[in-house]
Amino acid sequence: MPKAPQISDAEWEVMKSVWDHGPLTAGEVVNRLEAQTRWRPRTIKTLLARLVRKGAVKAEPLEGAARAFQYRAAVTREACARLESRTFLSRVFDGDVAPALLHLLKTADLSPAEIDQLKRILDDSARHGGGKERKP
Amino acid sequence: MPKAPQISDAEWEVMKSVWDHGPLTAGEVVNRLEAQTRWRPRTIKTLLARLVRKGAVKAEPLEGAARAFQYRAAVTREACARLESRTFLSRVFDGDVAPALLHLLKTADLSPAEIDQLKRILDDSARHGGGKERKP
DNA sequence: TAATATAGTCTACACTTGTAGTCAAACGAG
DNA sequence: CTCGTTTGACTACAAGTGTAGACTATATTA
Repeated sequence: MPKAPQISDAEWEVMKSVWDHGPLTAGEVVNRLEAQTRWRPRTIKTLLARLVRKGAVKAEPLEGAARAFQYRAAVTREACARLESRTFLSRVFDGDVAPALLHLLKTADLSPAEIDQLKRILDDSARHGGGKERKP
Repeated sequence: MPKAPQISDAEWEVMKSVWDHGPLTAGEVVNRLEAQTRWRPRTIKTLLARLVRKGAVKAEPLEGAARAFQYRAAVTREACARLESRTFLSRVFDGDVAPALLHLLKTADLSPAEIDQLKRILDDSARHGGGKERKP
């Protein structure tokens, strides 16, 4: 998978459809998004086209039909999330994860189950040797 | 303090100067940012002016000088961080904090001290009754 | 006082983003 | 085979951003 490009807010909605529901035709993307947003079909097509231009989704010709394509994610959701996270962190917290986590934790309304889950992850990353002082 | 407006990437840099170093004159803002960025003074003035227009900083006349202002943050860093966090969360994680924290935790390289700190906060929020099931 | 450096206001311009219209080729209905 | 529909391509346009030049009023300095 190539590197994740910058994906805008509206484009993220389109990407979520494509990530969550496999390769889709333009019509299917339109149907899904018309249901959850107020966008006109043209709008959705434009977003799709921009994502293709950016290399975030790939358009592959459908066999049978000559004029129709199928759209498939060309970057993973994880890669995009990482990029967004980095942007967010460096913009707001100068790239320091810890203060960001503190902020999110303080303002988040977590259920006990979620708190437990996070604690397990923390224990885990503590056991695997919290990274900061690994070799440079 | 009024509600935080949308603040762009470049504007955040300006805001950080203003937040961290009290009220500053335009010249002082320019000096600080010229040091850490490659921006020409005009660019910095434009950003400052936009922030004033958005209500993120206030320009108060300096006594003595008639034509000079002092710039002071009109919104707290916390409010802006909250807004950015919400935007980030809803864009990437559909607003769910827990998966976002998981993602950040997994990709973050935390020191044991930071892990400890986070665990204390988790314990704390567990004790205060993790919010999710408080009264509707 | 005249020249200059500064601060603030206006204007500019290309690129992205949100939101869509138009057009032409091709497919499906009748 | 002709007509409407669907798909994709090109075009549009206002708001926001990054980046800055020009002009103006003022303050400072020689």
